[in-house]
Amino acid sequence: MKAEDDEKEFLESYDPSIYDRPSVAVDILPFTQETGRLKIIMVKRGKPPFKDAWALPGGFMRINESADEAAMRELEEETGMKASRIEQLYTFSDPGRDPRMRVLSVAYLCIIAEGPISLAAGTDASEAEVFTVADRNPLELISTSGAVIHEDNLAFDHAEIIRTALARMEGKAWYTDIAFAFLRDRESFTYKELMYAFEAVLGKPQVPSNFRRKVNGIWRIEPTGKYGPQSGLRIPELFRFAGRNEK
Amino acid sequence: MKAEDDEKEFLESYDPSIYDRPSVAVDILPFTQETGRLKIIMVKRGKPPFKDAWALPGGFMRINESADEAAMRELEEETGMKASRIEQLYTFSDPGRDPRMRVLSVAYLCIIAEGPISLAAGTDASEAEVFTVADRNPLELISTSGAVIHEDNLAFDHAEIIRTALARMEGKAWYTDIAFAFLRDRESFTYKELMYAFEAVLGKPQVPSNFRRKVNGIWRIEPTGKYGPQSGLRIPELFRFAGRNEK
DNA sequence: CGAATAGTGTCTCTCAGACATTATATG
DNA sequence: CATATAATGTCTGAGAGACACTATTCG
Repeated sequence: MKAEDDEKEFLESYDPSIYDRPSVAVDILPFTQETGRLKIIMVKRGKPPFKDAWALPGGFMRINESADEAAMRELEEETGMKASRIEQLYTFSDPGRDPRMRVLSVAYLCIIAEGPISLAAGTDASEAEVFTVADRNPLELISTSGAVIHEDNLAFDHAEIIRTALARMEGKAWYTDIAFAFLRDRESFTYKELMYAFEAVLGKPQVPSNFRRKVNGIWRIEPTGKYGPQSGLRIPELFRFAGRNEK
Repeated sequence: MKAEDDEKEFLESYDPSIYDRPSVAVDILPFTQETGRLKIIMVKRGKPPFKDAWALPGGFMRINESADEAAMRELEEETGMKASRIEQLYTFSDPGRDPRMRVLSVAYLCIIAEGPISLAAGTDASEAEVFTVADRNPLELISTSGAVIHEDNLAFDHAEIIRTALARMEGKAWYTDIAFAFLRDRESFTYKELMYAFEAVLGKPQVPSNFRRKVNGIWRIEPTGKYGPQSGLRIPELFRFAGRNEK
């Protein structure tokens, strides 16, 4: 990143053995959503350390790809899903966070659009599972079978990473279009579906009228002229995301 | 960070040559402040690429230190200054951002408390200089000698990194105590000095009465009972930072 | 018409921004 | 008492939260 004198310093202070550079990995936080409830996909560890504990998907960065590319690749390799949006979260670099070796890890927040979740078979994904985020502080996850996972039972420092991600998402909910990434289709959605997406991000229920007013104050939500499937009785209007309001 | 299968994958996809792991560096953004004007310390490059251009200080991470520790060490080595606060900003990983080699760089926002700036001699610091942030978009820096540096003339992608840092600082101004890190002394300051710190962070002038009201609504600013040096005629009261208001 | 979901309107309180006023020190 | 800085007070408009009301569809 900088001067040659850094390179000089580098050559002086490093032994040219491979073990003198940290490995670089990416940790993936794959979030999705269903009727306002936030979900996260995790994988079960097959070997020590933390054997049988649930962990974030992830893997090592390759030499010719960026961290963003590594995150997208690992997400698909380990879960079979594609993200509608990824965002770098934080880099964890504490020596000793992995007891086996020196690993520096770049964490990525990934959002998977609502839809059928089919964790690909035949790969590591056979170990993957979707959890509902039931509580945020302390963290509490619930598996599809109903089992409750407390944050103390997650591998490594992954509970802390997840809490960091949740805080970041909440903070960005109204200032970025992050919640829209949870929508099945940005070109066609009802206000109720949009409200579900925001509720998943914010972690608390919204009041429909106030929600509508606030969203309309920030973003352009254009009517498509079409009408959605009646989940109840009155048929809801379908809208399209059209960017931020000019202020 | 994760499963042994990742390690297996690591062993499969990596050639055990040292060049197959990226080097890991830290980039430092050392900010300070004077009468509401934000300043940044940069170093002049002595060799290509970008010879003679101004760049952020930084250097390679050592194998037994965290990125935070590397940031603090490099700041002191290259500028002779100590930060009152550091905060990880973003990790830049694009292959090819450094034309010489594969370098992954973790950028750190560092805040140096207001006070005498003595860039240490005898080290790389002889090349360091303080710039005033005159404009933020596009970025424009002014050296002590009055020379104007446009963002296009900075080395590497450092202009983008600085703009990212400025946006982050502004965003955190009211939600964290980041502005207080610019104070010479958290235990004794006037409201005017505090306002200068916030003006440096926010990049625009504040109205004293409104500023006081807003600050008091968020933080506990306790009177010390002492009175500061009269910069003008009436003698200002001195205050102490006492944390966030319980809400 | 009753019930269930979709969508609109209204009231109040808080707070940011603009600006006016009072207080304290000095020559 | 004129002046310069420090500190407080007042007015207004925008927006968030709570909640009541209207609209559409079905049996």
